[in-house]
Amino acid sequence: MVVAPGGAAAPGEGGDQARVGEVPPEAAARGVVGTEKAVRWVWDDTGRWYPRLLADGVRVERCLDLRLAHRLLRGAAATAGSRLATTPSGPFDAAGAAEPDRVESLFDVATPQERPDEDALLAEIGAQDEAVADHPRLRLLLVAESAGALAAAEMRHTGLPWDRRVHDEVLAEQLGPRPTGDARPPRMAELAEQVRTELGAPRLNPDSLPDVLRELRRNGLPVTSTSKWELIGLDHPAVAPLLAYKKLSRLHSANGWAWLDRWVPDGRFRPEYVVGGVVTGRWGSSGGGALQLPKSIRRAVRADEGWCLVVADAAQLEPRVLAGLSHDERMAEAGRGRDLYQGMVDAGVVGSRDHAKLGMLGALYGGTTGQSAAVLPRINRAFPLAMAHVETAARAGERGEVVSTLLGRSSPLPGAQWNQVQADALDDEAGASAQSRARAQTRAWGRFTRNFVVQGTAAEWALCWIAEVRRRLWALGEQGDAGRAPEPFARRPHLVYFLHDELVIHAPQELADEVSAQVRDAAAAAGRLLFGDFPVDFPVSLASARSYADAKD
DNA sequence: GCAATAAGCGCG
DNA sequence: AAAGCGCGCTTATTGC
Repeated sequence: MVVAPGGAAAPGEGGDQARVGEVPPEAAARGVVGTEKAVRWVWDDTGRWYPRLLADGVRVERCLDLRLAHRLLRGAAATAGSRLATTPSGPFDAAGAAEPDRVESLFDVATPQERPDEDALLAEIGAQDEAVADHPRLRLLLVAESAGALAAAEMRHTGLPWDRRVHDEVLAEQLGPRPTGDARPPRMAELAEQVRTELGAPRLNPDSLPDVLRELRRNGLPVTSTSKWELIGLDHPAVAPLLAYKKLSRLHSANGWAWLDRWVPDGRFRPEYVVGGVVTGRWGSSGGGALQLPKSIRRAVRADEGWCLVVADAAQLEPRVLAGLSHDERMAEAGRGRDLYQGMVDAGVVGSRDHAKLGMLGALYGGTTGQSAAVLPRINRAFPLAMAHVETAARAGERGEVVSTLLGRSSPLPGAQWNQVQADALDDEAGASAQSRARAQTRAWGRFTRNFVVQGTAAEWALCWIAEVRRRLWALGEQGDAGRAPEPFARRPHLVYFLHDELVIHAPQELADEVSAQVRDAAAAAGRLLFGDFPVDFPVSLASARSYADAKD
């Protein structure tokens, strides 16, 4: 029995009684944690406790995050009738600790987060246990999500190794030298001037969308917005510099010098991952745009001296997940031991890899137009089970019903406004516009639920993958005393980045091959965990290099 | 003068 | 050529 500081004791695998108590971090650091394999720490919020433990050099092997679990179970169709889901909202419905160490200011309007006391913790454990008693897959989801929370905290703790000098080089190459103050970087200033000249608008601010649109139209260009796709292909000398300006402007504002100073002060980028932050169960992020790092600056992600980055990408994850979900053996076969899209070409489903990809995305997203829709009938014929699966989800959504992922995360119900629009369309007085609005909205929700089951189950696969990788990496480093406080990861390979279907591991150079093998095996293990004996492959593309960009391409 | 919103674009 | 899903972030503009 081990207790979390201010949290609850773990109900051991053997079903011991849970107990609550306090363990000062120093005691934990002396070896309470991580040495007893069977221990699962149970606490209200990983983001609240784990950063402090990590700071004290303590690595936690397993946990149950009651807040994450609570939210999942409250929303899951399978546990809708449980005591947990039907009682009024309590402390576990509060938002997580966004900034665990933040000092609450006197002027905070929001009420301070309500902390569950010991009785509440025990009651919550009991209620959750009761809710999932007959739902082993939900139980798996809870521990997978909790493992994800541990990984997220650890990645923030160690940070993504970032070379400020390389980042500055990339910026200087594209934007010119860093300007002083608020001035536009040289290259942007030149392009702005070109745009003004070509449009005959000497005072135009290219950052003002309405002004740019007005000047484009004044020059006879038939555009309705200033978006890239409307501009591409227009025959006018202002278009090229304008597009170039927008590109640089994006880089400068989103990942320029200001970003670098703010988010990478010390050679490590430490984003906050928001586990389960997306409705589908994907992770979100907060601060620094961690999940939108443009490819052009990934050169700056560089391993320490003597270390490398192992970059792993789950190939065609979502189609493979759909094959597993729907038990579509022909689809699984197309992806066995090869690129799934190429497999579709080989099987004669489509004529080219591009068509395969386009059509598959249309199937997953509910595309109804263009080339994507044109390919759909062929996919429908080749993989009827897969298509039926997403179609069923879409129809359920159109009826306003809930759909669920493989492990049991459920989609939200459409909001009050959705119902209102539907009701309005049924009114005797309803006009054609009200009806078409309702129809469009119906289809939109169907596209959402269609994608939900696939994206959500893919997120579950990824959680299992990351949990398994995390476990194996730790085991890899077990020789010697490398894992002792004060810095558990200083001499071990460790996760540093996660992007939906992609992992980056910072590893000692000599372990690169071993790490790669473990990551690959972990993907296979995740597949078995979700889909059992159903023969669907989850191949991983792997590369190691000093820089993220080099490993990717 | 400040907060909310929209447009646009980066990622999967 | 984007479209069809899910996000976060910045800037300018709109609304109060």
